[in-house]
Amino acid sequence: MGHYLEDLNEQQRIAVTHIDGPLMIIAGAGSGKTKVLTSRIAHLIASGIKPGQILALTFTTKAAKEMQGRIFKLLPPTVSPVGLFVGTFHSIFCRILKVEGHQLGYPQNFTIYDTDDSKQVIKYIIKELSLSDEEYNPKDLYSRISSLKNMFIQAHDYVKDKELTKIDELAKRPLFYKIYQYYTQYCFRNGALDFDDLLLKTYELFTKHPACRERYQKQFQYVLIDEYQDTNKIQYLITNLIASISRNICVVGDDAQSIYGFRGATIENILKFAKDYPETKIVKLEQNYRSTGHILQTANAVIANNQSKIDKKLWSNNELGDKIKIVQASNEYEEAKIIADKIQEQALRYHYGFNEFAILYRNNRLSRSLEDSLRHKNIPYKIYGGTSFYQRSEVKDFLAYIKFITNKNDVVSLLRIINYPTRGIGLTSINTIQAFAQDKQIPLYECLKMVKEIPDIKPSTAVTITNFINKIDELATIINEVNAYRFTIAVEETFGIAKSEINKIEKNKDATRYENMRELINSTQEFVELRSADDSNAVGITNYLEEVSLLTNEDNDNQPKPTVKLMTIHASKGLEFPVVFIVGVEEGLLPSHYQDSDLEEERRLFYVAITRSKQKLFLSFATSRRNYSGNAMPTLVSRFISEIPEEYLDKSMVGYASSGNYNAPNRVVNSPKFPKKYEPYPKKIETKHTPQLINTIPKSKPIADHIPSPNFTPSSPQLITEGQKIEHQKIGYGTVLKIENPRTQPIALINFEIGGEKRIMLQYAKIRIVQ
DNA sequence: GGTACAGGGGTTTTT
DNA sequence: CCCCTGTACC
Repeated sequence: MGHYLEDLNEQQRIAVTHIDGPLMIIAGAGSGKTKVLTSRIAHLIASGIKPGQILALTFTTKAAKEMQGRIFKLLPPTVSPVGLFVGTFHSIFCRILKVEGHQLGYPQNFTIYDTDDSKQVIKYIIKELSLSDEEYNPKDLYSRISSLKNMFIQAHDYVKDKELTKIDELAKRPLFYKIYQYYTQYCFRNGALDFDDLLLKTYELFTKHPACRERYQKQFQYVLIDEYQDTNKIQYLITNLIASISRNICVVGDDAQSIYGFRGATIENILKFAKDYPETKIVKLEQNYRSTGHILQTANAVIANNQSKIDKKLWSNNELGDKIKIVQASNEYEEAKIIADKIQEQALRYHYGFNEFAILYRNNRLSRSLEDSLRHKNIPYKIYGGTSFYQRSEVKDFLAYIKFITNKNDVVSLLRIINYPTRGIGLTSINTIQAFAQDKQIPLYECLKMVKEIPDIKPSTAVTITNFINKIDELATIINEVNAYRFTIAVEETFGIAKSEINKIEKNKDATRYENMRELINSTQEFVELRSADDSNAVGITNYLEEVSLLTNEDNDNQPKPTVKLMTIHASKGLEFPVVFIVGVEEGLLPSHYQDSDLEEERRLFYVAITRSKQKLFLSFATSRRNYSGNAMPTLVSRFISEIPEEYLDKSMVGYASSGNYNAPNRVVNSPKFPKKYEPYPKKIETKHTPQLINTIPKSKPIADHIPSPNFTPSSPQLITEGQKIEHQKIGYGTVLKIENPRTQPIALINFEIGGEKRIMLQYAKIRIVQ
């Protein structure tokens, strides 16, 4: 025991060994924050505190998992961390509400609505109130409701507050109060909680039921909160409530890295912590172990321009290292090309692996040109972000079945599946039944059960609906009898959801919907296997749902291939890379000119981006960039660059472009007279046949009259990899561009010489590897 | 009920 | 420019 104290610096050791009383750790970028947090938990346990008395809260599942893993490693094998509460705010409070929610009138099997579901609810309400969705825009309404909830202003409080209602009157939505009320009722009646409710209702539970609150106050003697600068008001309220008796609350954060103000995080929480707890011990972790001197000094110089901050200065024993390279390009394609060239050069000259590079941008749109240039140079890359697996519509379609069977009050899921796959229950019938339900004040599901008694419903439709409901009810009886995988299989066998997608593949040549559904089924199997390995009995579909509803990230990060990583600056927080490129460092982009974005937050964003880098940092900008309408517009270099002292900068690549080394692929593009867009880089064409020949053949027409070569013997699907030349028995020659879903049901994206790109399911196709 | 095309709108993102 | 939504039509 105690080995975890050995490689800590003085400040880190103070933080780790502090046991009782409030503690605030101001942890600069790269100062060993997670190490301190996990070591402190290990230390608490080693000091005799029971794991079950410790509550550690994070924002992301990723952070929670990492913490769990690291704590486990720190503990001696004789000590078990079982019972330790490490998780996201949402998952921990979800668990509490599963047990205690009945006191607020929620069923034990409540459904969790994600952002899409919530917006759907709002859409229904707008329709019901016959409002126009121009003035009452669902997206805006959702974010308004969400931010109110995050400030702990519920519908009944909102109505009473003149200042708040005035805001919405001025925003030309005087009926907002009604929407908020209806929304609250709708969710409640559906037995559903949205993401914000998981926090809000936990707080309400604790304020309304003192006995319940006291139990948790007693249980959680030690509360730890990661990324405290990102907490919003409701999170602040709950954690303070839980810790108000023990006063053993430890928060870790860095005000300089607060970049989520736009979604309700308030930097105030960290700034006023010491006022809330006058006896707070404050520890500042200022030694940076990550970056070289120039990078660190640059970061310090930039952040010094912010007014509101906690005083601290990062320092390091690391060498000064390279200066920060400023790259100027004339447009985004040139910028992308320079970066791709630099990556290649750095990789060759300094033996960096491709996984040691990251390209960061403010805005997802900027990834496009980078993607093109990397592909052009055959540099492997992966773009992080975008819609995650569980948000895909087909996955949600499938999950809606499971959600509805679990909770039959969930109208959102019901309406999603009632005619999917199409079974002849059209909009007219649905509207009639809904009107009936509304009129008679009977839950929609009950109406479906008595559909025969509803006037204006055709007998044949009634039969279809009854069949549907019977199948649902039948499945509901086995929910707790079988594991998640068996249950999912049963749902698929009953309704043929994924199966219904197979027919569409032929038509659309797009198997992704089917694929993702298969993947979902596989994931339930994985879930069961994983949990069984942990000796857990929680392998049912409700357990699976709970996990999946709160897990929106695809953390399939175990990439076999080293890749350059492309992501937004927001997504890069908490990560580090040897070589970092920050692109689009221009006015309007970084800092963003969007509406009322906060300049100091933009600067913190730039600060976060800089401090991701360990050894080399490139800041690039283009003097002209295309806007949404495709027109090249002149740009200005970001003011943030001028905040960096000249002596840290290497400007040898400024004006580099105009020296003629980097010609844009097409210079005519600036002219608006050429509406037809150029291809950034010509697509590679395999030249076995002459291009002319290809051009004479209509592209869309499927070519099935290829005569296989005399030595045609199909290769095993496992042997087919990216980049190979292959011969398809029916389609002909082509190059494998990509293998999708290599683990489950591999599909190859093949660029055929005749017929172009096609997706081929390898397990069925007869394909011979040519080379 | 599914497709095809017009029109609109378009930061950052976790749960 | 690109993607998503809604509507008109088959």
